[in-house]
Amino acid sequence: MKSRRMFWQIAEKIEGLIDSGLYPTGSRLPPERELAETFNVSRPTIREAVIALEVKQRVEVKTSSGVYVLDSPKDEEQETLNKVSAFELTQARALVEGEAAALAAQSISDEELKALRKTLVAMETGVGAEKADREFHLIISNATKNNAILLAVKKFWELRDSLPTVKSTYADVCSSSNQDRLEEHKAIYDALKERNTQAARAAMHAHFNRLINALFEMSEAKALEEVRKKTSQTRDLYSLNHLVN
Amino acid sequence: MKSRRMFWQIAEKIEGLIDSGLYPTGSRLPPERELAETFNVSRPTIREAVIALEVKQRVEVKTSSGVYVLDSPKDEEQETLNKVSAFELTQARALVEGEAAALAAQSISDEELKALRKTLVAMETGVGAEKADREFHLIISNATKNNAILLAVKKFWELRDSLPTVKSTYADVCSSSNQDRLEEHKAIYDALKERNTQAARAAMHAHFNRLINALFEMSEAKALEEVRKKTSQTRDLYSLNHLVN
DNA sequence: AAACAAAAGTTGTAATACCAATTTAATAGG
DNA sequence: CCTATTAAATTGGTATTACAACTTTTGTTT
Repeated sequence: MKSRRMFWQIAEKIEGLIDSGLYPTGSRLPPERELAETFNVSRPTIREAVIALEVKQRVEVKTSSGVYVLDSPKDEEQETLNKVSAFELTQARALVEGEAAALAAQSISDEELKALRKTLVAMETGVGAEKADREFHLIISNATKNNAILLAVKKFWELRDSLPTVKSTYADVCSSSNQDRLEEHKAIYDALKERNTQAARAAMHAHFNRLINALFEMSEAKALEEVRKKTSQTRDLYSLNHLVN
Repeated sequence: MKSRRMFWQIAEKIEGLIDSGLYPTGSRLPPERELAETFNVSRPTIREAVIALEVKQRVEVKTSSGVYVLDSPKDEEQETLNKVSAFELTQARALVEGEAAALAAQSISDEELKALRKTLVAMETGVGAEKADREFHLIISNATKNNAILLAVKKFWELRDSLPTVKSTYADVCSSSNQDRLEEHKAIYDALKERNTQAARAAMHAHFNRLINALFEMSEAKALEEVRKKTSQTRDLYSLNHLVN
């Protein structure tokens, strides 16, 4: 079970202690020799762990003085990032990818349509459904021939993977409705094949609209009575009704 | 003059050798003992340097085998990022911010409307017009109450600032049509004030449509006859006509 | 009380040894 | 001659020890 090297494990432990508040920002870590004894490793190993944390900008080493904890590198983007809920992400994807589908309907190539078809088959057979899902959406974004849009969609997918709460929520919803997802993908594919701008946008919106509603149902099922009230308020906020008109 | 610690200097040197092409991607670095002799330092120092490079994802250490050079740190995002043209960025902003405006029309608060108004005044007086422009768009994105959308819009703005070609192009276009921009912002503001979803989206689209056409004119003015032909082809690709229907 | 000096503490670097895993070379067998 | 097994060499992983350089603390002296 000793896969990673010692210094990685030690670095992780120390980082954990920092995050736990034991060593707050600005404070000094115990001497290397002391840490070595604490973790039952040699001093070089401790040094390596400290260097790893130093490269990661978690600590600062002052020669002959000690190792000091730096500010957490919470940049502004990370700040905004953590406030994204599953609802928000889904709504944003609906808007952006809806327009992406509309654009792609005009510029998609036969090769890209073929690639899309392959993802449908893959999803039907069941193996690697998640990967096929991802590919499906990225192919469409790429078919817009607009790298800025592609970048945004990729960013959203990163968000989905990086936020634990969002990821688990999506996993629950998706696993319970694989069939729906497949049919919706087919609808989008058909619209793109016919180069129908309006239909492609609508199909993509429908896809995400179902997802949003599934998210609501899930949160409602888990929520108490009072919480349910609050949810119905936010439902208005994140609904896509204003788009279909 | 030995300010930085030894292992930093060594890590820098090794990284330099990698960048110079001496150790291409996938190749193996010389053994630690050999490197130690080459740089006239001890093996632990070499190890520390290697660990620094490992944390920076420049190399990968395989136990009992050697340290191997990884792909250049050009992450996928950076790759996509550099391919974004001014046209693409503007089109993407039109789509995303158009929908953002539509959303914001439903959820914008009086305080946010007030803040928007302030940016209009600032832009009218001329001082800090660029900053006011940025604020205007961010306030609207924030008014969607959707942090994912806000993140995307911020990302686009970063793109605008980080890509030199895009930045200069925008600067040229904006400076030559400050009055147009102001009037379009006013139109967007009015639509938001009336909570008119359709009008807000349309006004935002009009704003960016003018910008795209200005970009075309500029590139046409600079281009030769043959290039002009090519441009008229891409004009179809990036036009927003499919949105207004 | 202030200035200086000594001492203790801490990190920096080196040298060395041994271990474990991998790679390479040699060897035996077919 | 080729293949498979085995042995040796190579290589990184960790530990131990030692000393140097620098910082901080302590204590003494003026």
